[in-house]
Amino acid sequence: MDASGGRIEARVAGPVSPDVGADAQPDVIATPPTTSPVLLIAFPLSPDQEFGTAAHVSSASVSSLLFLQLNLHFVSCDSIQSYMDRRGGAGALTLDTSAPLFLASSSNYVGSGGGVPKRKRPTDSSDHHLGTGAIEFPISLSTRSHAEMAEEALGGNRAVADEKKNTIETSMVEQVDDEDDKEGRNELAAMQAELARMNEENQKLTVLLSQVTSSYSALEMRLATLTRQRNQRNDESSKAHEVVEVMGAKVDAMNRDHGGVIFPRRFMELGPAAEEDEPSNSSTASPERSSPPPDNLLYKDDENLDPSWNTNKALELTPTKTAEQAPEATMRKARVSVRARSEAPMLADGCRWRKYGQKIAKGNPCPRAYYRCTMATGCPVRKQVQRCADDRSILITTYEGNHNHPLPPAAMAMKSTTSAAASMLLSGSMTSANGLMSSNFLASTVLPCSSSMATVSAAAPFPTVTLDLTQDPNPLLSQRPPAAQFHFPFPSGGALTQPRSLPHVHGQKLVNQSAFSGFQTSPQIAAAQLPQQRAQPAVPPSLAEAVSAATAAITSDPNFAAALAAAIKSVIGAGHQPPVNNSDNIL
DNA sequence: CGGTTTTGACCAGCGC
DNA sequence: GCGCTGGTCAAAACCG
Repeated sequence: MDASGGRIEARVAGPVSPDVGADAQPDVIATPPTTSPVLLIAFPLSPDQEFGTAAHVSSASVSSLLFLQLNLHFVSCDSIQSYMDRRGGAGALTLDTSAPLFLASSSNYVGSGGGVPKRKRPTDSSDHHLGTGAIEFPISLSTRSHAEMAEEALGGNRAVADEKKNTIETSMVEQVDDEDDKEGRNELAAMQAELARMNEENQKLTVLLSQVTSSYSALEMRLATLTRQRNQRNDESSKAHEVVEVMGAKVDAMNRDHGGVIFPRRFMELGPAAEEDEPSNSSTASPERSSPPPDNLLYKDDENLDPSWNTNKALELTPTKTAEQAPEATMRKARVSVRARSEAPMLADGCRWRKYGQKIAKGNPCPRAYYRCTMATGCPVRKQVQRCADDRSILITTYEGNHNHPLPPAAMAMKSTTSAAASMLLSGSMTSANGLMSSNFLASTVLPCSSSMATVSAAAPFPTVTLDLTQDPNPLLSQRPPAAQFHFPFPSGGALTQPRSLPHVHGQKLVNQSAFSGFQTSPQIAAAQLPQQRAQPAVPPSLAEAVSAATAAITSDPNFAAALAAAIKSVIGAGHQPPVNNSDNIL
């Protein structure tokens, strides 16, 4: 075995399921089935690397799932080898993937696989099982479960053990008559030791079988989930295409405004914010307090809600104390605040909320209400609702966290919007001038109908993006220079103005709620607003469609950042192809 | 009766 | 260390 390599090589002969072939990665080469199913695995790991029983690996690709079962060999190479000695034959299907996904990086191992202790990888001297340093194992990708295969291997081993046991017993009978034969005794002891070893090995295989069974079941469920997600994604691919076009138009416009300077690469390298919410966020009673997930999407009332917010926090972010220098946990938290005109006590955003607190915030006589999502137990999403101190008709709703449960369509629109805004903020939450432009661009991308309705702020402790639905989305406004459309109080960006001086145009009618289909006020309020909306110029269909498409795309892809990165990448083209490293293995 | 709201208490972070 | 503030908790009250 070449211990210096960095790849896993597996060769499999036998029936290959069409499903596997459909989902296989490009690095999987399948050939027609030939002999009995055999999987040949080579482990080019460095000698000091540890074997694990990677029952759980972060990657979720289908081919990866198949590979997960390769941990079978970790426990008992001897048994497999003895089995293979009797079975013979090797592979036709070649699976060749990069090692880091499975073995080279121990960080991929979430667990140790059900209690089986890790052990040091056998040295080259111990790799005598196969001349090539590889390990063979019977496998079938379609007709049999891994549990069945392990059962078969175990059964074969048992047969060998029984055979040897019979041999030992026969020898014992023969040797009883010659008690003085010391040589016979030695042989008997050796055979007994062999028998004990076989029994021990069988016990290991028994344990292995149970683990494989459970692992197989878990992976089966995972595969079903992935297949479902993939189908769902395909259904939305056409809509996502529209988003790409919208983004392309935005990029072109921005490039013109900025003298042809393309958007910075940093924007494409979506950071932790790119990781979308997962039910595995394992929401506890208050998860966001102890260790907020990287994608934690927070929100914060804007300056009108809490004057201390900007005066105390934003202004004190000096260029010497940049957001980069701030604690990482701080930058991981983003807050999305939505300003909408509503007389209702709370916007009907499609989710069920439970009020858990109310406070009178400083500088605002209107109480601030705290709500927690109750659509699922342990959902970490919370929101605050407070009326604007300057204009009581404006209801400021801010969202925090990511839902750990499916959302109704009405809630999905809002969730998509806030997620997009948070992704915009987090992916652009940097201190360089490029970073400011990134946020600017992202804001206009996420909300192409009215770039002036998005305000990005990195004010500590949480960066904030405010979506102002109270402004006139007149497309003419978007003809202003982008620098005048957005306010970026990033400390070192050189563009620090009065923090969070959102160009509110209070008293205007809410006409751009179409940007948030499903984000409605209460029915009575919506009815009350309807005549006003009719009196206003309608949102140009193209813009509304663009927003709708963006929302749909975001909704279809739980990892908005990845989708956004892919879209931007396709827009910018080959001449500007930043690496999108994080988007491939995230599901 | 279960879920929600109310409301005072409590806690942590931050600035002085 | 102290006070202020935002945010959360939890018991009691309320509601359908």
